[in-house]
This record gives sequence, C-alpha cells and structure tokens, in this order.
Amino acid sequence: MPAPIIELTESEWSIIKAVWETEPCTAPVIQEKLFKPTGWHYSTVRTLMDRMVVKGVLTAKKEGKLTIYKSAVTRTQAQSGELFYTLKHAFNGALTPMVQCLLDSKNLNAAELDELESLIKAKKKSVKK
Amino acid sequence: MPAPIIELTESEWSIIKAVWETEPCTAPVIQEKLFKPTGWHYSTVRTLMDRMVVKGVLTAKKEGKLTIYKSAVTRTQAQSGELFYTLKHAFNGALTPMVQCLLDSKNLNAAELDELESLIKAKKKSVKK
DNA sequence: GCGGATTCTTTACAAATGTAGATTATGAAG
DNA sequence: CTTCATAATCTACATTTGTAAAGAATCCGC
Repeated sequence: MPAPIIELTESEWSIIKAVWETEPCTAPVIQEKLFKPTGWHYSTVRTLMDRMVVKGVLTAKKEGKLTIYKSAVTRTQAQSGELFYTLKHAFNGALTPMVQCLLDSKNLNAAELDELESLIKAKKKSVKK
Repeated sequence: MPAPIIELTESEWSIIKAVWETEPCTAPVIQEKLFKPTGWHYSTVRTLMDRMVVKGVLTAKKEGKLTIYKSAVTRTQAQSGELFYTLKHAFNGALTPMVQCLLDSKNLNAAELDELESLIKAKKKSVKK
C-alpha cells in the first residue's frame, strides 16, 4: 500500500512528539509531560489522543483500567508528510526553490552550510552506486 | 515590525497562488481560474477571499461595483512561513535533519543533487563576503 | 427606463479543531 | 469492605474551515 500521507495539526504534533519519547504510554503521562508547555488538562489531552487513534496515527490498547497508547506512524513518516505538504502547496512540488528559500530565510553561517553540503555529498555517493 | 508569521490552509494556498498570478483581480476571475481544479463556486471563493482579507493575507478595495483584491504578503513570505512551521513542529527547529529528510524522502537523481550542491556553494560565497 | 448578465451580500450549515467540566469506574491501601 | 486517588467516559461548547444557496444590487445595451 502506498504510505498514506500523514498530516498533523500543531496540537497533534505536540502529542505525537511526546508519545515518541515515551511510548508505550498512557494519557496521564503525556498530559503531565505537556502541561508545562501547553497548560492542557487531562481531558484535552485524552480527547486529542483518542481522535488521533481514529485517524490512525496512534494506537490504543486497554490493559486493565489503563489505556496504553503507541504511535502508529514513525517520526520519519510524519516528517516527510509535513515536508511533502509544504513542497506541494507552497512550492508547487519544486524542490530547488524550496531549498533556496530555506537558505535565504534562515541565516546560516559557514559551518552550517558546510554541513549541508556534506549531507548532499554523502547522498550523492549513495545514489551513484 | 517582526514579519508576522503567515500560515495558510490548503484552500488558502490555492487562492493566493491564483491571486499572485493575476493581481489585481476580482473574485469572479479567481473563481474561474480555480473552477477546473477545485470545482469551487463563486460564493465559496468569495468567502475564502474575504476571510483572507480579515486575516491580512489579501487586501480588498471597492471600485464601483467591483471588489479588487491584491495579495498582502509576498510569495516568499508565505513560503518561509510554511517552511518555518514545518521546521519548528516537525523538526524542532533543527535544519540539518530537515534537509536530510528531504534528501531521503524524495528520490533525487545525480543532477538534482548537483543543483542543490551548487545552491549551497553560491550561498556560501554570499555569506563569506 | 427595462431586462438580462454579472457581481455582491447575507445567511447557513456541517465537519474539524481546540478546550475542558462533570461524572463514573476502578484498583490499591488500610 | 470502605475510601481515596487515579484514570476513564461522556458530553459540551466555541472557533475555524469548507462549501454554498438565495436573494439583492448594479451596470450595460436596447
């Protein structure tokens, strides 16, 4: 099956990042982790998580009184989904302008540019063979 | 003032891209341009555009019976907004992983990689001086 | 000035998203 | 077994987003 394209809202990103860090985990644990940055109460977190289960980005399994959650998509899948969305809508699918915009809008120093360059060099090697 | 961070929905992207191509322009013109790909009726397009005016991404000015729209943000502003959103939420602000993910999820050929490499080289030059 | 074409205005409504209170169930400790 | 703490369930409501119909206004040509 073609990897389904993942699209997450801002809140969902917060949740799933916390889940990736702790899974398998329960809603109270996630709520606690996120309380500081978001101020969300238990019901909020729980509602979000249950909706994410329906969407297929988390899984839930009942164990005694507890509901145990896990991610159903990898970080990489979610990241590519997001990148794909941006590439498609903001850049009409054109990669070069996207990278150009990245280079222009972030103020990168020489070291960072070096790093990017070596990423590309490495990739070239793996493509070649 | 710090450039406000632009965030557009998928529909709003369709609208603003059409506006950039034709501005100044009226809602009926945009509707016609978008009918083929979206099937949207006039009221739909009009509603979207008026909401975008409220959000400050378009401007509207009445001229006789016509309402003339223009974009209030540049393509580049909107693109950086979108990239910034992705960078922040999906990659916690870390640029290198973002580029890495890009390289990995798109299947780039050698020519494309060359092109990206020269973008970076060019950028390095402009940073240096 | 009247009719038709064009555009605008108003109103609506469903789905998705953000947020959470109130109430209930349940397991653990005494 | 009773109580307390914890977790779960149910319900709710405002806002935003997607989509549009219905009716009103206006301009152009006759």
